[in-house]
Amino acid sequence: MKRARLLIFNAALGPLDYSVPAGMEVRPGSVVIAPLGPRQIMGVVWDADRLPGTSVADSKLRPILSVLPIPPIQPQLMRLIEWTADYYCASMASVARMVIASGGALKGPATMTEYRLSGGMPERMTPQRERAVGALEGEQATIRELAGLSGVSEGVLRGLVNQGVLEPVEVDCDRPYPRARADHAQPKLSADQQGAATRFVEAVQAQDFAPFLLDGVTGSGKTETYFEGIAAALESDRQVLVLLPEIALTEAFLRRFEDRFGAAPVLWHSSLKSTERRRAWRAISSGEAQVVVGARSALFLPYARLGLIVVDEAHEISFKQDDGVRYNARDVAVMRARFEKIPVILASATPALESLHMADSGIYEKLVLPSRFGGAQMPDIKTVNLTEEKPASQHWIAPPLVEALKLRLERGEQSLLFLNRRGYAPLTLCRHCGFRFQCPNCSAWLVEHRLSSRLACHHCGLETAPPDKCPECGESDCLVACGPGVERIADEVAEILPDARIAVVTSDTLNSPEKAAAFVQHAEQGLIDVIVGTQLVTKGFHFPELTLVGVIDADLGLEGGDLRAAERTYQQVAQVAGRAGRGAKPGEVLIQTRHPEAPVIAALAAGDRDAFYEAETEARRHAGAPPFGRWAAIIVSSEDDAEAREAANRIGATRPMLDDVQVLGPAPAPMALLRGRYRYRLLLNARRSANLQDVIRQWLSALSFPPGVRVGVDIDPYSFV
DNA sequence: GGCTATTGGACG
DNA sequence: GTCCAATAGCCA
Repeated sequence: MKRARLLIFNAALGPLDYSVPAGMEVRPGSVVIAPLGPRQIMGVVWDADRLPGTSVADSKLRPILSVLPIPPIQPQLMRLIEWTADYYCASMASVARMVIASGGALKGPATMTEYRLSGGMPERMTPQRERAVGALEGEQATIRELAGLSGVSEGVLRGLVNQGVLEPVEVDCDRPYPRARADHAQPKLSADQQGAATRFVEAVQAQDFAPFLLDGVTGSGKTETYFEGIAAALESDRQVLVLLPEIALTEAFLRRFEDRFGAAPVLWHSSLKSTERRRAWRAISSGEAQVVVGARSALFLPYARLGLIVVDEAHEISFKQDDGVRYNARDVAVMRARFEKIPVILASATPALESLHMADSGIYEKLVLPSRFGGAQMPDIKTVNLTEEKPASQHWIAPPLVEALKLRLERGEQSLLFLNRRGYAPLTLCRHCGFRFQCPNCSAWLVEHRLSSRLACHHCGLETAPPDKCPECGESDCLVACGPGVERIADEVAEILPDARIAVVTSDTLNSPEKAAAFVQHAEQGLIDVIVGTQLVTKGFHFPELTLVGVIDADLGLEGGDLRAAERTYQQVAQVAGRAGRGAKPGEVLIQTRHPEAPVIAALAAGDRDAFYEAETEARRHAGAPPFGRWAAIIVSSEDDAEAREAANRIGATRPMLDDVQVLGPAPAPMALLRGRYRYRLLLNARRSANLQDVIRQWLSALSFPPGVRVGVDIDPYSFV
């Protein structure tokens, strides 16, 4: 009898053995359906020696029911699943799920029915129908998706279908994507760019593992450079994956890509509709999708012939996934390239210290673009000392920045103000009794959003209408906004420059590709004078008329004791500064700070990147932080505070006594309450000699916890929330 | 004794 | 994860 060991897509179920019915073709990587008790489950056939499980007698085996009609998972991807689960102390099941997360790509018909407005009106209009018709202008999707988009029930929409208001459209689920062509447009590259591009082309043609760090200042044209690597992959019919940190701002990228290759790439991100997801997944797994641009989840997809991975803005912390499997897409990308035996390019103007260290150790090949493309100069950077140049009371823009803004408006140039705080004010309190609006589910204040007139929690998504009376003392007209958010800065700009056209750019205002595109277009056409934005504006944008960047509060990121606070501040400010003076006109950057002498700020003002990296390297070496040592966190959470604390204490009490692993805590996590769960945290600091993952696995496997208590492991944590 | 809530093992 | 049977807890 033929046996097959299955990895079940469910962490609670260990590997299970099945028999393979006569005539059924399976091999490692085949995705199959198998019976489990009265149910059916999905699993992947795995090499039994790589997936230890208890063997049972032949007589107990039940037969596999069917093999799904998709290509088997390739061995190199199976190795990546094993490595990721092992490295991040996660279950192989949860990693494997990311490979197959496909929105019904695995089965089902080749065509489906979508609906769109026909232009007609129903005989009888109801409020629900009116709402649906209003919301679905220009949309085409399945009934279920339209119901989600419009906020009415599927029943209402079916009624509209019967009335002919919505008309059916038969769609081929797997219709092919337009083809990108390597020779669509000829690139114009500088000598530096050409040198790096040649290395990428050679590496792609060599079809072997080759990690690159593309280290180029903002505006140096990194994208055009790695496009030549993409072109080489297209010519040899190999697929390319481009990982971007923020899928909300792919607009500019897509346009540049289309200009160079004559067709849009395939997009992959979490908010794809299920039909788009299915189409993309099938194209990726069949090899038809040539270039995939995606957020970190695109990394685990089953590419048929991957030939190159690019991680753009590789320093971005959003590559670190912080729920589910806590992996860093930048690091997993390098491992995937290794298993696939292909090149990987990490591109950044402000590389993570870890990446620079790998390059300096000779493990990554470093390619440097030292100057801006087309002769543009790096901007002139100055600090504004807020302890001397004080803004007016309840204002946050200091006089020098006010003057600079006025000058830009007079000249018809654009300005950008950066503050990494969404909303109007981060805290609202009652002047009468001191009451502060706090989220009931999280250890966080509710942030006032005036544009949407809401009080919102940025951690759990709770939103309430702002009351006019204090909920504590009942006094009216006593609620005051404390501190600035971007909306408040925008109000202040409107006060200073009444005629300026101002755009607030945050994830709240740019929450769809259409809005992102509209913003880019308006900015490029000169319809915006001042952009006020969060970290969303620090990357990717290229506005030639933008000559002034103001950083409202450079000290913000340095508070809170985060291990990477200095590096993150450096990166954010350097990136946003890089938006200035990208065209013919020189740029100016004003950094508002109360600590102009702080090493990070001083290095930024002096434009001395090396000084910052050297100081930070020494600090890390001293602290045993990456890349010289390693960190990990164990996070215990429960809806019941006492239960979570008890579990954390039990973990703490059984801590291993080792020379090369130091355990700190347990202590309440910085966000002690998050989405209704109480959280405690232990921090581990290990020397490189320690096998940190093995230590953690052995430690935790000896303990058991009550249901409702979750114990998560975060290897190489970024967010110390 | 009979009912419900909780726990633990099987599921291949 | 989900089901089911054994067990514990509770009342009459």
